[in-house]
Amino acid sequence: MTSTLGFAILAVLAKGARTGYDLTAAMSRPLGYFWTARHSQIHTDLQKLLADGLVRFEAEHGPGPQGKKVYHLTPEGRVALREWVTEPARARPERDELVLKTYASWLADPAEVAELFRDQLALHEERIAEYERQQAGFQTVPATGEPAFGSYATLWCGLSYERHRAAWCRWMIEQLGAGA
Amino acid sequence: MTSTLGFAILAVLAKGARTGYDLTAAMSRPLGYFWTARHSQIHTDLQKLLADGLVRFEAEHGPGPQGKKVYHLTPEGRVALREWVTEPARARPERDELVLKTYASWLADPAEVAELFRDQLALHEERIAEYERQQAGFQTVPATGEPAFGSYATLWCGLSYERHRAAWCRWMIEQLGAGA
DNA sequence: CCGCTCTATGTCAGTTCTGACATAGAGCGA
DNA sequence: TCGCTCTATGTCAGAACTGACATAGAGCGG
Repeated sequence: MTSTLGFAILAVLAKGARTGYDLTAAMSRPLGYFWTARHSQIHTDLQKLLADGLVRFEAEHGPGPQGKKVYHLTPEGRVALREWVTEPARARPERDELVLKTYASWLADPAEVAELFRDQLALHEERIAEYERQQAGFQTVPATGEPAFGSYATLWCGLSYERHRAAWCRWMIEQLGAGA
Repeated sequence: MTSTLGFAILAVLAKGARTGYDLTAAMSRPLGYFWTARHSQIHTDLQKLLADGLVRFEAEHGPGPQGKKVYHLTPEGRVALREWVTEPARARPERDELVLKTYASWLADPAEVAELFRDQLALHEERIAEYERQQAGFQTVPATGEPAFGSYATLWCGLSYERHRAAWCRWMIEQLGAGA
């Protein structure tokens, strides 16, 4: 009964032991172009994974009232994760606020909507530059069995997504300008 | 304090009066490549919108124990929707199960992962064909002030998204085949 | 040594959403 | 007329998630 966030946590831990804090950082971006979560949710789910025996932790001395807990996968956790990977996934994200706004954009002033899309375009262009820098950091495409393959493949997807999105923003700005 | 789903409902109602059932159909796909919801959630939110005076309904005779309720926007609802449209949106969907699976795919058998992506690719190709048919139904690009502009613009985005996604699937299949 | 930021843990109320359950008329075909 | 599907409404328990609150050591600069 592990939630999807639970598997996200397992997926990050599969690359190495981490604290809840590290997991939060990994999943709030910049590396997390796939799933995000706040630390409150991560802590909740870590407790569940712990109860299910999919992760364990070593207590270390550290800051805060409770010290530091370095979590790692158990063999059971690794098996559960591997089995989940090849189960069919929900095809596409079901919620996209900008697309929803676009759907209702005929109601608003085109100039204001264009402004919204110019802001979005700038964000996408920033991300494209950042992802291209990250991609350049890989000398070659990692082999499919290496942990780096997962990072490279999601980066490829993220970059492709940002380019598609940027192209859409440009098209929208053009349409909104032409109609004015 | 209207939720995003509330605005999704307003956006659909802005094109014409509908029952909760119709709204559910519109938002479960095929037209809803932007936001989805189950009818239970839609009914909950309709009650909220009603309490806030953003929608009203006319009771009609119809099936079921409560008859039929045809909802329509109030002027206040229209204003609320128009104001919301140009407020900045969350840039990108934060959750994508397939990308998460990809991130962990180095753990699994490449042949099985390739299978997963072949299934996904088939879905995307189906949708591309469907969206292209829908796009062909528009003789010209609607003007920005017409309700159809919203539909056309989201369709453009959906089509572009499906193409990006299909390209990614093909790249993944190629990688997974080469590594075997 | 004071204050700041970063690391690090955790709780909790309230919101959003899902999946299952429940009810029942309308229209159609066998 | 029986049963099926479609239309149409609603409730509710529980899962998932957010945002705010709470605590406190570690390391740094002034």
